[in-house]
Amino acid sequence: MSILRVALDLPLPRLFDYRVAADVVVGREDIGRCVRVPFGRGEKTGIIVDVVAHSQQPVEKLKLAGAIFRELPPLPAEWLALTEFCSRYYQHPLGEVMALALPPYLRRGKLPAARKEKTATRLPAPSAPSVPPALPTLLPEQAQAVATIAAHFGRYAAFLLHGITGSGKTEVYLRLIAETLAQGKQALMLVPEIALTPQLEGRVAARFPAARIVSAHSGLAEAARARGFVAALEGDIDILLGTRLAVFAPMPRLGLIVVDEEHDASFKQQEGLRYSARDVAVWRAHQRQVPIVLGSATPALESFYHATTPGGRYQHVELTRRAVAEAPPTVRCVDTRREKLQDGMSAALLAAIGERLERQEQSLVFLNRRGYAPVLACPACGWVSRCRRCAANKVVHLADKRLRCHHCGLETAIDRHCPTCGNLDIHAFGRGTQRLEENLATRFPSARILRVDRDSANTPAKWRAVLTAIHEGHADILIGTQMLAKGHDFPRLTLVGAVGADAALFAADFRAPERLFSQLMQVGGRSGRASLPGEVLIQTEYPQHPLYQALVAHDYARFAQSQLEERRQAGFPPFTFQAMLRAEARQLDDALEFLKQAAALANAQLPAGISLYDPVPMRMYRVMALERAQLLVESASRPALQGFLPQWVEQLRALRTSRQLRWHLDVDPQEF
DNA sequence: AGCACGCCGACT
DNA sequence: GTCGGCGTGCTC
Repeated sequence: MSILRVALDLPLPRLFDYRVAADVVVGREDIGRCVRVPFGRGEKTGIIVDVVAHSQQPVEKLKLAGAIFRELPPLPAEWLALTEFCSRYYQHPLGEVMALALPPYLRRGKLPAARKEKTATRLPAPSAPSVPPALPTLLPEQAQAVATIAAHFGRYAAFLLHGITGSGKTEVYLRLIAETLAQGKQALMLVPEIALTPQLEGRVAARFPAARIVSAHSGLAEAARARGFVAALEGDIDILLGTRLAVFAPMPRLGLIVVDEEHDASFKQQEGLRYSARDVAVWRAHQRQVPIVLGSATPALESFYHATTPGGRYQHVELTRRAVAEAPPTVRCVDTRREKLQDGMSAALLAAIGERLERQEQSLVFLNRRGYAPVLACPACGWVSRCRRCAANKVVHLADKRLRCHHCGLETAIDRHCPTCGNLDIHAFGRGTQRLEENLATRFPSARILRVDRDSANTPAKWRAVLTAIHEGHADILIGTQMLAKGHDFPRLTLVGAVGADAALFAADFRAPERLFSQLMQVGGRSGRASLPGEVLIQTEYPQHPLYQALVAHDYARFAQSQLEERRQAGFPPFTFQAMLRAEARQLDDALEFLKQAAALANAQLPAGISLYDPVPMRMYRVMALERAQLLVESASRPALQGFLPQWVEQLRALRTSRQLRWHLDVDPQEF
């Protein structure tokens, strides 16, 4: 008799066994197929992960499985192994991992409509004679990088392609993809979760006109996502280009994985299954014995460490020359210690903007958002516009004259007078993007100012309009945050002024400097052309800080080494491995109490080499009226940590906690 | 997570 | 006298 072991989309860390009707034939070829099963009083769709002769459960307790979906090839064994790895590594129920990895259509056992069309297939462009596009000439370094990586085709090898801005990393990827396709293999390319995907897609499509290219990102309609997945499953695509979720797409002929901008925070999912698509991609490359290329101008410190340590996990491939004509921007610090700032801006920055206006060039004022939101405050009694649901202040939005909490979205009218003391003279403090815009408008009345933030570019259409406006020179001064930092070329932009950067130097999160460096490097890369050299001005009270000194010298390695030394001394990653247990409840004390119990359980039989910190409230200790606390677990040995977590999580699940209390484990947390 | 069962307050 | 609150327990 055959018994199906089925993974179901439930927050339970176990599988469910089902009997098969006597007249139904099932076999191991059904492993990886979806199956309809009765569950509770209803039905669910699950995935068959095994077909066995015996169950732990008494057979009479088993229910009868329903229809097996045989319209599609089963999910391959390596896909099951990949999701099983994620389930194990991130301590997350397998059924939930699989549900996340499948497009919603297939998860519900539905086939996408019109899959015969195969949207993946490009029509052969029949009237136009196929002229192979002229390939750009590779610099010797690029050619060397391609040769080094290509020499490892057909087996596992991990490369950090560390190339300065403009060094032509994408061209290296494209050459490697071309070789992959020439061998009849498939390429998987992961990109950050930003509006850039269409641009890259266009470039890839132009280079490989005959290839079947599918893109996979969250903006895609469900049916399209499902069709892409099905095409991948059937081996019907050559190149898959996608955001972090694409790491789970089945690729039967996988030959190469590329992770572009591998340092980007969006590769780590911050809810549910808290996986790092970059790390999962490395595991997958090893599983499939294919090379993986992690590319960045400012690698994650972990990656840099693995690539520069003798005998490390990655090979370091460097591109130190610019493939493009323009020179890198000049970076200077503006020392603001002795200066009285004018609306948060130094005389030097204002003068530099004035010069650009005269020359009809563009300037960008880059704000490090943290600490720069305009908060409504009363100077008489010290009242501020706090959110009643979150540990945050509501922010003044002048556009619609509202106060808004950026964490929970709570909105109120702008108070006319102080609710505490009645003072009428209350106003916005803090130089938010909107305040800055007003101030610049007063100072430069003829300048066309364009503010780019979540409000002004919150839809793809708005975002496109913003980019077009910048490109066509309809703006003289841009004000924006990281949104503007990534990958867009603005031909008339010659000045970037960074305001408020210092906040990151002393942030509670030890990764804040790393992110600041990468952001400033990226935003600086937006400025300058061959004929119009770019300039970056950083306003700071710490001009001698190693981070800024390294930026001035365009020296990532120097910055990385100094940061790594700090982390070595502090015992932070990559020298240790971490897992964060977080809890949330209506009362902070309940969350802390749970974490104390968790710590006690761990301490009762703590394996050697594992250490626990004290439970503490999170920095944002209240969000949406829920109070949150966290407990950090650390070890110098990843296997030791991985060995400890399963039994601990099992004990935690067994704790009879109130339903009001929610908790999760975040393995390799990125934010503190 | 759903969805049951199960024991205490204001209403047709 | 019932309808219904959400606290605990189970799901092959």
